[in-house]
Amino acid sequence: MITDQLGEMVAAALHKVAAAGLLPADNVPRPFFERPRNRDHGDWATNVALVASKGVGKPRDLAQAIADALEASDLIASVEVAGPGFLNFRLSPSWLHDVVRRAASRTDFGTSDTGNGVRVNVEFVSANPTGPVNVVSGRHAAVGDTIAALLEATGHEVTREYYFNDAGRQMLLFGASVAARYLQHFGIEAEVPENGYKGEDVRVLAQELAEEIGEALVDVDPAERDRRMLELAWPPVLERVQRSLERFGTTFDVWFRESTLHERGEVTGAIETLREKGLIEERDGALWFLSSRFGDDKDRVVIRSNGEPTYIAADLGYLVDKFSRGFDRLIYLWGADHHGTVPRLMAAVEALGFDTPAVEIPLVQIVSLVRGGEQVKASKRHGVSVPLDELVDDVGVDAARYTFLTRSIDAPLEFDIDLVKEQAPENPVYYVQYAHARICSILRKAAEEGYEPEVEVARLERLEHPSEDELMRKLASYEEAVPEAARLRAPQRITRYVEELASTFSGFYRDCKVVSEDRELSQARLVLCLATRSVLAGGLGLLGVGAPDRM
RNA sequence: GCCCCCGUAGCUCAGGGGAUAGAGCACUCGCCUCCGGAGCGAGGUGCGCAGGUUCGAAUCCUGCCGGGGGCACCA
Repeated sequence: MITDQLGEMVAAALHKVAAAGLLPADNVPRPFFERPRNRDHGDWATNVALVASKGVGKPRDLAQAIADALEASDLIASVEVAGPGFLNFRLSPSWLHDVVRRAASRTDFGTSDTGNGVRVNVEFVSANPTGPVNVVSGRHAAVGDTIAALLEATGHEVTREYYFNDAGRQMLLFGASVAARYLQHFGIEAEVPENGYKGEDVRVLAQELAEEIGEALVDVDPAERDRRMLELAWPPVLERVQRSLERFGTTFDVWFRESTLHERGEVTGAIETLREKGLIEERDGALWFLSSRFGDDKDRVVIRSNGEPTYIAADLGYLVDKFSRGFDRLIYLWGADHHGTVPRLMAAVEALGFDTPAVEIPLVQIVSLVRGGEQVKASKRHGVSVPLDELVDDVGVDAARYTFLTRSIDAPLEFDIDLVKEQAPENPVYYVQYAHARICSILRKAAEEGYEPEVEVARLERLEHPSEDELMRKLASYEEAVPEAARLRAPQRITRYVEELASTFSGFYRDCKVVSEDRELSQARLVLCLATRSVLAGGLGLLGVGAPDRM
């Protein structure tokens, strides 16, 4: 990448300056480059002189010394000291031509190997199979999937994982709810438990199961019936979850059942490990994990007095399991409503002897749906919840995914269904897709007129119009946008980027006729189109949004 | 009470130490003999408040105000 080259050159100059005694040798910062907002400030700028001169001398003088110490290069057209002490670099056009050729000819433009093959487990959605996937899970699916894609694009080896409970107390409650509806189906009096699942989908499910197994479970002992009902009930629900997510364009490498942790003894093993470290205590008949020693506000029960493990117990086993599978880094994408449990998981990481920075828990804020100007709050656990399938029926997969990815995960997302659907032509997702389709159309037309873009031989120096220059620069910035988005786990940066690129392309399209009598110029512009199409498709690909050839 | 997130344009939100703070929507006014008008151009008000750190703060720190969420032997 260009910033690496510039960085090396400036670093060399810095060391020369330090050797000359103008800068303490033990205080040579690493140069960092950014693209100035204002084009008068060159192509790239660094504040390294401002940083290095802290308490040492005048920044502008140091900047000038660095500029003087720079080795001559074909890459750099000019360097100037500006403002309080910035170094502004103007590059020769060839770097942009190189960018365009690479973007036009390679599908991996924008990707890098900075991840060094680090193995990352990204766990997201992870909703229990008690009902249809809702829109909140939809946001998680889109975000988690894109974070995973960004990590892959930056050279990480990624596993997408979905964790769910298939036993345990909460699920038993689900089994009991289905069982109650099942009995009701046969006209037997029964009531769904107080905190149970009272939704219509549970009734339908119970009915389906009743038709399948008949009255086989009617005369069974109630506790046994609930248990066996659960075993029958969750697999079809999970299948529906899988279908919904697949339709939404999100696939997982691993579907992890909590019960496997108990079967393999990983839960008891983890508790044993903690006990050996003196971090487990028995109180009131329950086993407590002394998590408060690791920053949690209080200790946590891992085994209840009735012998049942708590959720955190499973978390302990799951941590051990994930690390034993060889992951270097674990990302848990959780809903913001789980933030209270973050300290206890991090306590577990530390207590079990794992590397704390290797575990990361980004929190995704809530989704509120607006329909007909009315706000419907969708919470994973309480209140109304709109099925993801319904939303997708309404607005389509591309618009739904794209909209989920326009916001920072820290911001609550207001999803206005009417806006995303009814104003489709003005929706940014279509704007971006339209730009892609339009390029395809131009390339088709060019082919009809006998033009075949030749990336290697095209005379890109013919691209002199300001709009062409803008477009090339925007393409170049994709190489920073992807690593930044990956580093910050910030999908919305890619959404923003593709919108800006589409808009910049529109400017080029307006000002520059691509297919003209001037064959040489046409060739160059076609290569620019190819490059733009490739980057648009690549960016949309990271988002899991389609890049259609026609609309 | 304690913890987390947020407060930027009329609305929904980007930007999260750098030079003149942006986008979409909404509103107004212009543009279609021209490769796709699902488009393009023009028009404008804004970083909640008060301190602090810094050469430089929308950005970092502290306090306050406002909004949302969380504080179980639930998940």
